[in-house]
Amino acid sequence: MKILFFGTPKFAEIILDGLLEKGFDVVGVVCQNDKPAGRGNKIQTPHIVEFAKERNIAVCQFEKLSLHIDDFKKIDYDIAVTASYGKFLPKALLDLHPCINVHPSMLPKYRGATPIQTALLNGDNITGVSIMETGVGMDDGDIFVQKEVEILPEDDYSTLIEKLALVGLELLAQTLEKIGNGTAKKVPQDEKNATTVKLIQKEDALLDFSKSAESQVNKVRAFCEDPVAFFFLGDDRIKVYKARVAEDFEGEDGQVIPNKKRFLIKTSNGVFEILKCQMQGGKVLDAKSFLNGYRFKTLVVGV
RNA sequence: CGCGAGGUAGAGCAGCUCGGAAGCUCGCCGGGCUCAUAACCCGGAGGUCACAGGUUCAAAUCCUGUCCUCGCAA
Repeated sequence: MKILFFGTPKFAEIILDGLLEKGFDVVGVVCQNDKPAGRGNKIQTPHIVEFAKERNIAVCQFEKLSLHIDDFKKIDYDIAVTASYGKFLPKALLDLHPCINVHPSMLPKYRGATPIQTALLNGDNITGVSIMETGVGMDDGDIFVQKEVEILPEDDYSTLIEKLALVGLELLAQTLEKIGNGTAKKVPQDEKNATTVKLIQKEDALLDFSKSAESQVNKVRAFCEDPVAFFFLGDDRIKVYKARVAEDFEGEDGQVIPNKKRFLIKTSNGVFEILKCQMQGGKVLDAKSFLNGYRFKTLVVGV
């Protein structure tokens, strides 16, 4: 069975890697265009392009898929697999061959682009992965199979995406085999219980210590790769990569609790402890190193 | 040429404006105190001040170029 793979970011790459590992015949990878990004606005190529080329897999990058239906007609494939491709697939393309999607949530819960972050933000203990038909709507296709995955307190976006991708890979492999031998079954989603996640804005990552410590730790966990939770201390913008809820300390809400060894901030409910953070222009540091060199000009957290 | 910050002991920083013997907080090694400690006290090792030129009697500090790291914006 010849597979055409659609996907761009890390989640997609892990799945692609696994498919190849399992010996599936991936005839090509379709991903988003190169874009100017980062310092100096240099053109950035998606990492998966490099990955695919190293393995001699053809790569297509199209700005608008709907303009390239004829190109897809020329590609010899039996089924398309999508994983975090990032854009809707036009009906004309879906009509060419069957298409299935890997989605990191227990659909119909958390349809949309940010299911993993949303689960972490909400402090969920359970999430999951679903394999379903790719439709023209947003993550609303019939489901072949899904499986729950536990979210541990120490999980963050980095660890969870890895877990979900690996589980997704297994489910995907099973589903592809069933489709291959004609035993695949699918059931429609329960529209009544459908929820949609919202896109992440940069301002969502601003920490708010008038909220509970736990909720802000969840923010750190959800955004640890991007856009990274942050707050202001005077003029300094500090990004927080890792944090936890600490035992209680005396202190004023929204202020840093003076402590030589630990970076603690009192919230309205609980103490927020920073374990890994970064100043503008600086490296990512563990709290101890940060405190060794940082000179506090204020203990009051800005907004 | 999008805007900006920075490269100083193993780590994190100060010193640079106004050139003139390398400092702070940790870590490490040794010793002391303590029932005890992430506590405290004493002592010690460890640095071509990113690299290359230039100015100067003298450069971490001023000038020029190179390399590297990072923040913002998109």
